[in-house]
Amino acid sequence: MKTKGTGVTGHVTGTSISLIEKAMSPHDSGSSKPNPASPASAVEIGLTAAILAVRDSEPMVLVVRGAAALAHSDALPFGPFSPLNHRTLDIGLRAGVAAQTGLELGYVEQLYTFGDRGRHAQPGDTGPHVVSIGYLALRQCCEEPGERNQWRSWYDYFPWEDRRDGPAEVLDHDIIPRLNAWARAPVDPHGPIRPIGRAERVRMCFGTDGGDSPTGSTSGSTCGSTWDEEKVLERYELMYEAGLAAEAQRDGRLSLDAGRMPVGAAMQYDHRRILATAIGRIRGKIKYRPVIFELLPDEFTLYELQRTVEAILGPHLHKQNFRRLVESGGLVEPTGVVKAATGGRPAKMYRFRRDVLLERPSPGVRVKPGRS
Amino acid sequence: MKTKGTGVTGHVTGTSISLIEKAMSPHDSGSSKPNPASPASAVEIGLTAAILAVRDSEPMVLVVRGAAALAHSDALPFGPFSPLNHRTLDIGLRAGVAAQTGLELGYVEQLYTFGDRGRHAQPGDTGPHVVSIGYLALRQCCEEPGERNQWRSWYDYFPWEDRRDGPAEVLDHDIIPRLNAWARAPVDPHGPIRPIGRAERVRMCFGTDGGDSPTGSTSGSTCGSTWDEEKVLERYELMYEAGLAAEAQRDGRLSLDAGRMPVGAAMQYDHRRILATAIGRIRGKIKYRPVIFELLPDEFTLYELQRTVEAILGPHLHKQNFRRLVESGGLVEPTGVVKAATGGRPAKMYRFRRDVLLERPSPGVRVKPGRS
DNA sequence: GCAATGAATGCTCAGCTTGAGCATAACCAA
DNA sequence: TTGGTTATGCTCAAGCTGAGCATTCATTGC
Repeated sequence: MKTKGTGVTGHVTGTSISLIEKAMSPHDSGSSKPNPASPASAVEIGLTAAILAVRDSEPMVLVVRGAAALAHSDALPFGPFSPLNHRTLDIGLRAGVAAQTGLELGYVEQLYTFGDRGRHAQPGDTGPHVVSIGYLALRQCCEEPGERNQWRSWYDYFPWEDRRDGPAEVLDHDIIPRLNAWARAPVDPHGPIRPIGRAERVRMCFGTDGGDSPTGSTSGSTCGSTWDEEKVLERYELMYEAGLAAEAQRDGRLSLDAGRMPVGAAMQYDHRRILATAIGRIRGKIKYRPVIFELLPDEFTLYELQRTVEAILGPHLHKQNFRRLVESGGLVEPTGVVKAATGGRPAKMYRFRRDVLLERPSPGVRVKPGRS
Repeated sequence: MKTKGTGVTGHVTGTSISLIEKAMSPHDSGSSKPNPASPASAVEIGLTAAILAVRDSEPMVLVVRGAAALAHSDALPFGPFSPLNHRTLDIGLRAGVAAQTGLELGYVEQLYTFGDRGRHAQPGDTGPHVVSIGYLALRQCCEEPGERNQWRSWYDYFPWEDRRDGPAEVLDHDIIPRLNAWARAPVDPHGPIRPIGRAERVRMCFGTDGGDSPTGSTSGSTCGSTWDEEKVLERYELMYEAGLAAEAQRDGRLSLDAGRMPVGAAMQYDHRRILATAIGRIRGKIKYRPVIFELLPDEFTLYELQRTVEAILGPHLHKQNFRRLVESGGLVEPTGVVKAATGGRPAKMYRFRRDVLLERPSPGVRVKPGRS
């Protein structure tokens, strides 16, 4: 009744409150700590960074290639948080990434803290419970990282998110049918309460208008016009639940779809979930904060700016209107230089007006989807 | 150079990378855990809920009144996260709140994870490092909570955020002058690198156009028209740093302003910081998600809806345009009932169309400030 | 009972923004 | 030189927004 369908957290009822109940009252003892004697048990905090960049209009993420015996999939740079060594989470993250990849991060933003039991697992896992804090980091260029690190396209991990040439084929041919089959399957009555039906969730996440469901009225079979490019995490979570993500099988989830091929490259731990969060976040944020310039070189043409935005958001933008918005928005200023060798008329170079960060609202690149 | 002024995390350089460097590489051993033998040391995770409601057009938060000897200030409901008892953070939070207050939460949303050393302190503190995860919860009504729990107005803790009758007096009379004095004071050269000047931060957070600074050109002394109601956390953090928040003195921060009276009621631990995050979040979110209805009774008049929005956002809205937006937005539907005793013509009652949550974009209450 | 009051609600209108298309400019390659 | 390609300028209609005027309808004071 008070449940809300959107958002990451759902509505869960009936949690058993056990012996720790008393310990949870913070004022019981004279101690000023919330719970010195609590059974908080072994908790480890993992800091994980989704480091994003755009190279040649391709959105990239820095990954640590799977090397160990158990690790055939990639990971994001990460490390445990050690409060003895680092005063803040932010500092700990930067130090961990620097140690692991040699990169000094610039723009960093916390994304979300994941603590689900089982989602951080590896096969045969036992050990302390890991709560992982995901971060988004942006870089202007992708210099080659050393050793086991590598830049890979986002869309290797989320092929269904790539809509630069229209909806990805894998969506219609593979994902949507399998999700619809999952939505029609009987729900485990012992599972958590799902206030919103599976079919509804599929429709909301993927913009299908009923799909091949028998109750579908307008028999449009393919993805409609209601794809929300920011719902990256919601879509991934749905695929995880439905067993289309390899991580679901690794985590020991039974799935009706267990025998079929997973979609997209998997990652270790909960890193694909964190990457999905990062992509969703940046897709939303460039619309209202000027973060896109963290991904661009210091000087760029308006079309390069547009291409970068499109690499992140997906659909193509109306060129003339895009430059009108950007220029009138006061985010950029011409440098006076022109860049030849664009294949046509030379383009004026622009730079980001850093001082807009000191202005009040500090807007983003207002973008509206167009056609061309 | 790559620094960004906005956002919570700043740009910190020169962090020393010590002996844990090697341990941070996750693929060293055959173990699948990130770091079984790491010096991750004692970390405890605290779950803290800012439970918000609106009663009689007054925005309220549920607090645990200070009772213990050391605790003269209020706290938010909170408890440690115990992974042995709770499968997810969300479940742990709900259980902790239920144990402490008796409330079953409905809408819950994770806010941010704070891990700064020292910010969670109480006087004479020693103990494990606490990383606290803040949550936002919304409730439709404020039934009286038992015992030590109490609903209090947000603005008891953040009087400067109350702009329902124009900018708060305490801003002009107290806060802005003291912040400007702090901005002019020499900066500790041993402190962290501040890529953006104090005066700029004051101006950006509080919308002053120079204030009483000697470099101010347009000598407008009071808060200008550029108050961003979502920057609640930024403003509080600035006041904390400047020593206007009592917590800063409790945490052992030296401050030029130490002798003066703090502004607003303090809270224990980092709870005022979490509450600031919650207020900023909901102020932003009602604009693009229909969360406002989590705070309203099932049936309401359009003016009650407007009053609730205004209680959260502050400035008054143009009545006619507000109802035009709400009605045309399709978020509500009339129930057919009219409510008399409004002091004038009876008002039609409306209810939230819950099925808009199943529609694609699920918009918020689009609001633009008006005058009346 | 009557009039003033205070809300609720309906309607209009000018100005701005947005979506989209046409037209032109400037360089490259054949 | 002729296309081809990209950059860039300009126009226009439709819709949205901010703001004000006007009307309806209970309550309250006389």
